[in-house]
Amino acid sequence: MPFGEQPAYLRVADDLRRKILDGTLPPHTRLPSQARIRTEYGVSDTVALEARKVLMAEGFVEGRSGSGTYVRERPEPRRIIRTGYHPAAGQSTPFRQEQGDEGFKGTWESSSVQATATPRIAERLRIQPGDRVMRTNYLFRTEGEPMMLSTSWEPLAVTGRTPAMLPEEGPVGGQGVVQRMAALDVVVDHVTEDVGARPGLAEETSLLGGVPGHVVIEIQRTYYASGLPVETADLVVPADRYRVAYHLPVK
Amino acid sequence: MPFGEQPAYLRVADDLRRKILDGTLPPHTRLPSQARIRTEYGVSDTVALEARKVLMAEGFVEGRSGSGTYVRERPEPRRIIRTGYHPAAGQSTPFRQEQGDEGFKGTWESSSVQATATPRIAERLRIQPGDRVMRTNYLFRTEGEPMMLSTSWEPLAVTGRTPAMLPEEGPVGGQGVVQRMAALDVVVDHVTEDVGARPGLAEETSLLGGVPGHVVIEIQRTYYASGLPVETADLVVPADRYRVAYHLPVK
DNA sequence: TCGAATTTGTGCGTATGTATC
DNA sequence: GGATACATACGCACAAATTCG
Repeated sequence: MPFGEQPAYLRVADDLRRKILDGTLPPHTRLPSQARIRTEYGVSDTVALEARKVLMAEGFVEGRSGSGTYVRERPEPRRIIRTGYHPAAGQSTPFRQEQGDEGFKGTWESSSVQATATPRIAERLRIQPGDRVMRTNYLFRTEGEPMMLSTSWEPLAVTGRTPAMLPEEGPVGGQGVVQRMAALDVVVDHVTEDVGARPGLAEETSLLGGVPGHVVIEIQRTYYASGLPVETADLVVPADRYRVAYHLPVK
Repeated sequence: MPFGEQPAYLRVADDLRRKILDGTLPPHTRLPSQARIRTEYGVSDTVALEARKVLMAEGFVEGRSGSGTYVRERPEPRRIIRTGYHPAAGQSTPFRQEQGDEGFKGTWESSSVQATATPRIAERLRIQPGDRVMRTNYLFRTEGEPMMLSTSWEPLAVTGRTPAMLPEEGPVGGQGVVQRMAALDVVVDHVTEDVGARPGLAEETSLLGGVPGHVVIEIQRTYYASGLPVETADLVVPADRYRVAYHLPVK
């Protein structure tokens, strides 16, 4: 490779990526086969293979052994609005409110069990490892489609022996926590959301309708009342279908 | 490859991965060279190469040309705090403020060019496609390590023919959007951050010290003044090393 | 049902360029 | 400069899966 040029396999990958992005190669169409890439671009078999591997790693295409390499569908991600800040009603704002709190419409399934806090959960809830907690698993759907997995933990020291002990009673997902806590005279006043991303585990992607390795967004959310954690949760959403929107005041 | 066996390169990768995970090969140590792998495992050069590539794609090791392949440190992901909400000083809070706005310490490189707004950027800035904008590319580093890529767009209608036209030059260079706009009597009052995740492109991951396919977090950030966008940016951070923390008031 | 052609995925041997020590 | 190591590149072979006549 002469100085200053990029490797041949990246040059080929760039050209194929461009054709995918500009619509020359729309979703579900077949990429040129490795043999055709070799002749069309005048490169070796190895270069054609490496170029396909780059596009596969980037998620643009998937290979089907014996059949071909196909352009993957890339749906426009929907927004999940995760913010406590709302401008006053009636005020003109640039934010499309019609999308609403999509995360909290639709249906869900849940199941709760009592458990003891793991060290990680204990740290997030500022309790001792081994303390009793209520653990609840959720699967949220919008329009029937799986959208978000959630596991939440609440210290039984807060909700135990109260009508709010079981989270699935009443509305769910953030507002649910706030309102259930309010019924206990616990005023939830702020929340932290810690956003990360990683390849999805097989269990997660199968529940969310994907394949292992698809990227997921993971949010560690903790609600606080007067500086004390009252609930923490791990939210997992498929990154190819959703984005997470925050709307914040400055200063 | 006989039935029921896995490919040779995966067998080699599994063994090396095990040695990394059980501490036989601690961080910063060098993997056996490709030539040594070939002889130690009795495989071909290609198999040794593919095995190294698997571990690189998984983020366990990184290759340094001419030197060796080294076990990467896999630290707990650091937090990038992305919030305008700060509790009053002196008040007891559960948030570790010592981590500060890590994203904006360290060093960076940038380059600005004038360009015309693409339809997507025009929509984000609420201007017309083709309108003039100032586009600036950044590469942020912390402690010398690449940490975040950023591309920002500002309408020239806002900053044109003012000392703040070039984000990194003039009396307010490098001080951030809010301060630079304040110098123009433009009061930035809120911001939206739209968080997504996807496999990184080859270009991005090479700049960030990874390989194509490594998961990146992408934040589309837009600053508003009186309801009008004054700057929008795409931030790209490697998801295996960073998380993004939001701290929000409830209600 | 069979078989031929195509395609991906895996594997091998070799060569060359370039970075590092 | 020399030795070592990674990165790229070429050409080939074969197995498994798929497609299609």
